[in-house]
Amino acid sequence: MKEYDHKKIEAKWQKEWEKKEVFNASDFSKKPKFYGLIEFPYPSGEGLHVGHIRSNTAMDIIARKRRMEGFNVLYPIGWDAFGLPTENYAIKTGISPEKVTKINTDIFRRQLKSIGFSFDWSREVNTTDPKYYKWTQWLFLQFLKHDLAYKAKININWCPKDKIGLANEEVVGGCCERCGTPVEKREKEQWMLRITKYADKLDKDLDDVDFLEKIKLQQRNWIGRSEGAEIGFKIKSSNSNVEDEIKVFTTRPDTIFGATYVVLAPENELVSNLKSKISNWEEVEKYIVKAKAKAEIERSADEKDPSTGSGQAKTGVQLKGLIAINPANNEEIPVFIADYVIATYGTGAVMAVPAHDERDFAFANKYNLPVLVVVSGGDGNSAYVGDGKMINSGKFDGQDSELVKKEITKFVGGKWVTKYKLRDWVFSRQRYWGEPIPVVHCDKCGVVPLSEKDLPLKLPKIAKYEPTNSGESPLAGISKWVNTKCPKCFGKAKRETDTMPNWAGSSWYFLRYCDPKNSKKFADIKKLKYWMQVDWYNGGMEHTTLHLLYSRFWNKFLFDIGLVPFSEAYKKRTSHGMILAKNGEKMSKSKGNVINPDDIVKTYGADTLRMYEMFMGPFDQAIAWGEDNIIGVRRFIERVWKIQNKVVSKTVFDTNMARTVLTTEEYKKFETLLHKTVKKVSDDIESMRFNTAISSMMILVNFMDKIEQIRKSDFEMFLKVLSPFAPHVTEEIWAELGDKKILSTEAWPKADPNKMKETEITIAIQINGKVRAETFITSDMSEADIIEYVKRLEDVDKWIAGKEIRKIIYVPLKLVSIVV
RNA sequence: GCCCGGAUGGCGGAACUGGUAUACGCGCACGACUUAAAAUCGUGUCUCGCAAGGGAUGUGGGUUCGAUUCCCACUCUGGGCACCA
Repeated sequence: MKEYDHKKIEAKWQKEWEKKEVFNASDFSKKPKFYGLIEFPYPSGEGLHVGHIRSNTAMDIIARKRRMEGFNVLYPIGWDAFGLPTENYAIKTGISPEKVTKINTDIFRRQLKSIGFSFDWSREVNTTDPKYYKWTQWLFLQFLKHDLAYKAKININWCPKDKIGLANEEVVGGCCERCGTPVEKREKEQWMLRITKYADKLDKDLDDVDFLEKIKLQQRNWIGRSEGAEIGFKIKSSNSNVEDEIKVFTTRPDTIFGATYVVLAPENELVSNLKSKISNWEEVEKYIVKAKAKAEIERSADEKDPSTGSGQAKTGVQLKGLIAINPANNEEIPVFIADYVIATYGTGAVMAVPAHDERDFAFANKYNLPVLVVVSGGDGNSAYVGDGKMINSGKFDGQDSELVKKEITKFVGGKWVTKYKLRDWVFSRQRYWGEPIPVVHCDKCGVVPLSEKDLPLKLPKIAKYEPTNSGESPLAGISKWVNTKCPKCFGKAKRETDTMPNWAGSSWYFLRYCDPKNSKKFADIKKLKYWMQVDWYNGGMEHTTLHLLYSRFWNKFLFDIGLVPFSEAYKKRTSHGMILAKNGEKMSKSKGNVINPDDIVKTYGADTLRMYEMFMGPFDQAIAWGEDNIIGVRRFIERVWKIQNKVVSKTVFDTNMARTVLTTEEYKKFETLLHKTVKKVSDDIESMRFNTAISSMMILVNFMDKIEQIRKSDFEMFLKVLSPFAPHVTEEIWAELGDKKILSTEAWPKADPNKMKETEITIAIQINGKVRAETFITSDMSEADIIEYVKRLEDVDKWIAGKEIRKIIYVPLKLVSIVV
């Protein structure tokens, strides 16, 4: 018998598939199309991660199944290659990011090919290729044209020692990741994309897509749509009669009679506007400076209150000299600033109702502010946030709190409004390794976009990749590149030196895959019409609120201006669990716990690695890497390899083979199991339960192991369902059995329901909820027959003899439960 | 602090709508083959008990003829976070 030589077999079929272009998608084919997508990898210096293999194999199995089901499948791959690690590596080593990217993508490509993924390599894209980013720049100009891109002053993280802006990721515990210096906030003008304009659509259209519920929930929470009231609180001050007003936003206007103070965010403009009327300005200013210095994450992460050991330690300062008027009851109440109120949400000010809001309650306790209950139902010891009958609320007393919200808003002269948590997207970076933003600044004409014929605006070659001391990108130092002519008036102008974030290229790559080589357009609309939407997109949960939302936003915008055919980019979205290192930590180069898949491919083979990663646990759950179980999958594949020697053609097949008692009846049992397995594998792939699909195939193989002969057609049926998991070895056996055509293009088998029926079924018998016996029944017995039969069984009789039967429950084909 | 998951043998895990808990795999033990070992194959493997039977799905309650599954409270653990008023 031929040895199972995975190295030879895998290399052979990878070459064969490539030569025959088995996996190339064909535009406009008459077959139904299927577009399966995985998040394209960032080609890091660490090489392919075992986590990539897990998620890519999952979609590969689906893509391969769809192909066998007769679909024209697009399963593309590319490189999301702009980004910080490559740039930081360039700063450290002086090697150009371009070169580093080339080296890394070469490694990734080789590794991915060695696993046997059925990617259409002819459509490979790379976000750092000028032919690609020409269109990223062009798309940015469309945003600019439609007033969805604008400049605004934004606080950024600033390292005063390195004199550069830092990404959130580079801030560790409030300090610069590299030098440990405490990070400051600095105002900088940034390009913004107006994603908030799409907040409503991005939220509502989730109703119509097939995303996992937890993904929808997370996006909804992120967008944070909420309806509430905007209400003005008049301000009185001791040294002025001019009327100012604090606008607050609240979802609980029904509690307004219980508002005993008002709180502004420290950054709220009104605070400085009212400076002249605030008697303790020095104290207030100190607090503002302190609050601004705190990282947002620190402001949001609560510390335990040392006095109570629980709850929230809130800080704030009263704005002395100011008095607000509660419009519901005309009570005079104090005004505070506190950093638990944030400037960017709502109106940057809240009315505080300590009796019915936990944060207000904690704050009121700390500063000894009155707590006035206006909705009954609480116990008085904590904030009651539920609904109930209203009290202490004037003419609203006795009404249901949840029903009067709009009416009470009207009563105090407020407006009913919708607010979103979502903020506009900061779209510029002061970095080198990103798409240059294609505009110039002209003294006469202002911001002038480049024209399409000037795209791509290529990154110039430079010697040093560090940002400049002024916080500008290194591009600012290339005067030859910066100084240019205004495309409008041809006068002197300067180029924008900011680049785009790494999210830019990934916001539309799924569109480029439909038409990756087009030099006239970002993608041809006819091809987009054929391939879009993405039928199934699998990715990590960590991309739910940024990449996934951003790309939905881009697609919606492009739909609105008529450039893409669907408003939603993705029909279906699922997510995978992360693979962690043995100890449960994340794998990373710095921890030295990264697993190199090359070694496993060499020792066990790609088929074993693929199957092992699918078998190790539930696909949607995180799992710690361990190699103890790999051997089990390898043994399984070797067993399948050996079984090919028992395969005989139909005419020679003998159901009465002496050694194995494969009588007609026994064969029927096998046939039933085979068809059940085919059904289970088919179903499990659709619900991404790859681990149980594999275990059911193992059960079938264990059965086949014990039989002397296998009918060829039966074995082939099994090979087909195994092939998406272990494509190389199945392809080889398929050829060994004398089949000329490639297995990957064969038709997916259908399980025959008639052959899955079992004639004899084991049922359990419970007495008072405990299993006491089991017995066989045949499928033609009626319920009454079964119950009578069961009652007469010896094992049952000893439990029920002489007792009164109170109840008998029959669960079809499962059990009989007798209560005595 | 908030939100979303998870907790089942020695280990990874299975049990799909409440219906025989521990499938499948690893490991381990014993046996066969072998001069021997590896590989392979076979048998066994939650726990207490001689048995009848009892106890086990993180902990404590509840609903039910019946709960890994549903409800309440809690512990531990993974992930996310923008105190969202």
